[in-house]
Parts: sequence; structure tokens; C-alpha cells
Amino acid sequence: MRFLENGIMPRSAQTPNPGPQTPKMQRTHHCNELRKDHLGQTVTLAGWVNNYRDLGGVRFIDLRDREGITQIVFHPESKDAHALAQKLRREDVIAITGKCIDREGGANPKLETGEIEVDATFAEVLADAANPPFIPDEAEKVGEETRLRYRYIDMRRARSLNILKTRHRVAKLMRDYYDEQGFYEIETPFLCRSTPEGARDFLVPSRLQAGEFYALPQSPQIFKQICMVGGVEKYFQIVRCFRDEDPRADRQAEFTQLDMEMSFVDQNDVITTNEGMIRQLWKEVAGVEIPNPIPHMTYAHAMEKYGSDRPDLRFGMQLLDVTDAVSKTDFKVFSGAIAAGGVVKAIRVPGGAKMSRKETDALAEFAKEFGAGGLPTTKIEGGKLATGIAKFMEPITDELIAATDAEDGDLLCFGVDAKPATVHRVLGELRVKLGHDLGLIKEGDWQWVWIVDFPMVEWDDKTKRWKSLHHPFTAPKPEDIDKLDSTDHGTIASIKSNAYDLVLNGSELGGGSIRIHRSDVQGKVFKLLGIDDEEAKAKFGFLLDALSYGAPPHGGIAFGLDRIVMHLCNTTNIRDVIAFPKTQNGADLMTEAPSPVDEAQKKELHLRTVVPQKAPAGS
RNA sequence: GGGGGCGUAGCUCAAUUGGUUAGAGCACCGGCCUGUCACGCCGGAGGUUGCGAGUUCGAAUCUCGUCGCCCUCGCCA
Repeated sequence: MRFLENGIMPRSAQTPNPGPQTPKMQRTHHCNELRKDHLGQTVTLAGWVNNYRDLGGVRFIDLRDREGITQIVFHPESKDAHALAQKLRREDVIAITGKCIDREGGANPKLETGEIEVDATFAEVLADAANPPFIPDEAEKVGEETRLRYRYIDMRRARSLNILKTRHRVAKLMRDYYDEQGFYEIETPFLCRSTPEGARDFLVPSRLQAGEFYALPQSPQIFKQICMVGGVEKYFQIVRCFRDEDPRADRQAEFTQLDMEMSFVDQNDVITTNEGMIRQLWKEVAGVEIPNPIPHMTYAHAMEKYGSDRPDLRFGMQLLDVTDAVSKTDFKVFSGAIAAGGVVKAIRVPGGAKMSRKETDALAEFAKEFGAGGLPTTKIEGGKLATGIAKFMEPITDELIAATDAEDGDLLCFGVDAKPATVHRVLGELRVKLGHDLGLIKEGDWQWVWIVDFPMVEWDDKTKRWKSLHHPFTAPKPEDIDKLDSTDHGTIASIKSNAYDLVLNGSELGGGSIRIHRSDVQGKVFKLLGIDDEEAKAKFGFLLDALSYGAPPHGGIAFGLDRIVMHLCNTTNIRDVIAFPKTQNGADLMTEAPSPVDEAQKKELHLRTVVPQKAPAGS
């Protein structure tokens, strides 16, 4: 079957023998197509009734399809069509045929087709609609719960369809880009082996192997590495990943990655290749030029100055080390933390002296959520310190003002803890909050940065183990490989890896690394992570085997497709960019998944469920 | 698992803070209307106030429990 460029079947291709389910009329144009050039043409349009205005004699409907809206007019002279129009209600699906005419009543500047209308001579109801719970035009005002339950109606509005279109274009541009660079798109399994590291797995019971389970992939990491061992050299995939953790505004348990991997490359090759993709994406979709190259920042610098490994560089307000200065005071909170190996840092809040006690208290409460004991503050007024811990800091006033570049009217917030990481976390979060609250962020600003030189591992106090910062397959920097044999805490903590994250406006868009391609090194890393030989063999034996049979040096990256689309569509809600998203309880309000299953189904899967008793309740 | 917010007609909201028969706009139904574009006018129907207990002469309102949705901490190699 041939289609015209606009996706509409030409009349010549229409089926010669339409059955009762087949519309009698095939559309010739979409609803955002007719202009004054078309005056006098007989056209057929189809779509949804967006609105109707029945003036008794003459009747109007706004006909909507995914491309736009065209006004249709029904005159009494076209008796059948006019009669049919009386019964039309919002969201009915109809087709009409008529002549494209100039508007008698004047143009409607709000519509792209506003200069014309179609005088309907024939009309057909393709499907009448039950009274909808809401109409697409109103969806912006409707609660999200209702919109999710009736996702297909929410989808009909221009904004939703535009997001879906943008998402499609993003995926298409990605595919084209990697294709041109010689990458193969390769599918990897969804039914996988559960791996010990990382997030909680979604499990799928095996029917054929009683009592055993598959896990849905958290990412195709191991498979793509094995593709490299298999000689693919350049792999990519747009792939669904699953992590059974609580969702957030920018996180779903089920999400999509652009995943890629390449052989015989170093970190720079991977960064350059992928930067090119991102650059093209932003140019094509957002019309924005990204700096070339995107600047790099070390993990250490990001933590020191921004308290985060995904710094938002759209505003300043850096973390300032005032440990030396404040160590000269008698303030026990500071001296105690410094004596215990901690640091004291400050952020200068421009104009923050205006804040009330209530407001600074709220900041302290905020800081406590991230592990702070409190949030010491002081204000600069008339060249002197005032309120808060001013009396303790008074002896070092000049030094403190010099160290922070503080001016009259500023507020200083201090982060203090025996653990520098806590100070960074608290002030990093506070910085971002204040940046938003104080309106320091320019709209339309895109601040890109690659974060590099990550530590390979960090010590987890809770489990008393080393944990991968990235994942267990990340290669240490070549000069640090010898340190893998060390037992010294400091030496191990100083191992850097060839890992990199791409950060946009304080949000991590993607991350990757050069991988370990030698089975002996991989074995050592597993050992360091507390995965002993036996477990490593049981859980990752196939990978170690694969690496032992000649693996090329390789590395790659994965981008969060959902987040990329969020940025391009200017939304902070990940559900906006997913066609059929889930709620915070992992429910799909439209299909009502998850649901109970039959006993017979469970039996087949060798399952018995134990559900905690709940008190009797309502709905 | 913790903290916070929300839940009243199909939708968006109100209800003088515990007091008559829970209201309005939109949508829906009926009628009128020949140039509207948020069409207009007249009329009508529509409620388990999420659910369940409790307090009270009386509960949308107060208490407890529970369910759902949103934000968030934990979690997310």
C-alpha cells in the first residue's frame, strides 16, 4: 500500500470493497494542513470533535487530529451533514468531506488553519464517544491521577503528542548517529541471571526450572561487554532497564537507556563519540549549540566546590573551605569536628541577611535531612557579623569575610562534620535549594560538564565493605592497577577509575567507563569488593571466562533517555515523557497492574505467596 | 520503612471553621438560536464528601484506622 508523505492513503490505494467497519471516506489532508492556497478544493478530514458550537442554523465544530485543528462549518443546505452535526459531542470521531472556503466570520488568529474552514457536505460518525472524564484542552488543569487513569485522553492533547514526537525524534537521531559511526544495534536478553551488586532485581519465576528465577536487567552491562569480546567492536541499543527501587519525580522503576560500547578505545574516544551525539541531538531538537568540547571537571573538584558529583553550574555559590579560619575560634562545634578530622565549609548567600529567623531555621531543618547536626549561620551587616554564631566568629571577622568574599547583606551558612562527605552533601543540597529558591537560575541556560577521575571504590560504613562507585567492571586508571593489591585503606580509597558522567544543569544524563578487559584484574576487583572466588565464579564466571579468551580494551556509556527527553521538553516529571508510566506505588492506573493471579498460574510457576495481613479497610 | 501534602458531582473548586435539603463553573440531558471560535439564552438531571470505625443531639468539618495520588529521606552498583 502506498502512502502520501503525510501518512495519508491516496484515494487510488483505497480498498475497493469497504466493509461496514470501513469508513466510507478517506482523508485527504490532516487538520493542520489547509491554508488559503487550498480554497475551493474539496477535501476530506477525519479526527476528533474538539469542540462544537451549535447556533441552531449554522453549526461549527473544531476538528482535531494529531497535527492540529480545522474548523468545520455545517450549513442547513447540506441537510444530512447538518442533521448529523447536531448530535456531535466532544471527542466523537468523525470524517467529513467538503469544500475549503474562506471564513465568512473572519479569521481566527489562534489557529494555524484559522484563515479557512471546511464547508461540510458529507459527514460520517466513525465512533461516538462516551462523555469523557475530561477533555484534552482542559488536561493541564486535571489531576495527574485522573490523567493517568485515562491516559489515552491525556495523550490526545498537543503537549502530550509533542512529547511523544520529540521522544521519537530523539530515538531516531540516536539510531542514525550511531549507525553512521558504524555501530550495530544489538538486542540483549530481558530474562537474565540475577546479579549480586546494584539495585533490587525484578524477578521472574521459571516454570521449567522449579524454584529458580530470572531477573530483569538493571542494564545490559555484561552483555554489551561480552559483545566486545565477541568482536562486535561497536554496539548500541535503546533498551529498557529495570530497577526495583522506589520511584521519584525523575525516576521510574522501568526506564530507557541509550546504551553503547566500543572496542580499542580510551576514555577520550568514548567521550568524543558520545558528545557528538548529544551535540547533534540538542542542535536538531532544541536548536541549541553545545560548547565544543564540553568542559571536564574532576570528581574531587566537583565535591570540593559544589558538594555533588553532578554540579549545577548555572549559578555560583560555591562551597568555600573556612577550616583554617574558624579553627582559630573557640566555637566547640567547629573545633570538635576539626579535631576529629573534619572540615568546615561555608556558602555565601547573596542578600541572605534579609532572611528571617524562621527562614534560616527552615534551612537548618532542610540541612538535617541530609545528615547535618544543624546549620550554623551568621549575617554580614555593616561590615560586622550579626546574629547566629556571630559572637563566636567575631575574632576572625575580617578573615572570614575575606575567605568568603562576603558583602553587606549576605548570609553565611556553615557546613561542619567530622566527615567531609557529610559537609559536602549538606552544603551541596543546600546550594541547589537556595539556587532555585533565590531565582539564581536563568531560564534556557544549558550548563554541561563531564565529571571525570572518579574514585573506583568508596567505603561503605554500614556493610563495612568497599563499594563500586560506578560498577564492578570499571577499570582502574592504569597507574593505579598496582594499588589493587594493597590492604591500606587510604591507598585503596585513592584508586581512580576511568569513569565519566555527563551532567547537564545538575542532572546526570549518563555515565560510563573504560572496562576491565583482563580476567586477572577483574578477579582482583571482585576480591576487593568482597566477592570471593567462589561467588565470583558462581555469579560472574561466564564473564571471567569471556575475558580470559582475549578481550579487546573497551568502554562505553549509557544515557538516560527519559531524562534527555525531560530536558528537551522542559519538564521535571518523568511520567510526562513516558507513554504509559507507573505511579509511586509501581501501579499502572490504566490497566491496574500489578494484579493478583490465579492459583493455577502460581502453581505452574511453583510459587506460593504470603501476603501480610492487613486490617479490614475501605476501597 | 520514615517525614510532608492532598482526597467533596464526570472535571476544577466552594461550603461562614461542628448546625437547615453539601453549592458554583465547566461537562452532560432537553429546549431556543444562521457566523461562532471559551458561542449565547432558558430549563433539567447529577453526591456512599475515598473507605471503615469512633466522639457528638448533630460530622465534609474533630479523633483513630485504612486505601489511593504527589513531593521527599532511606534506596537507586
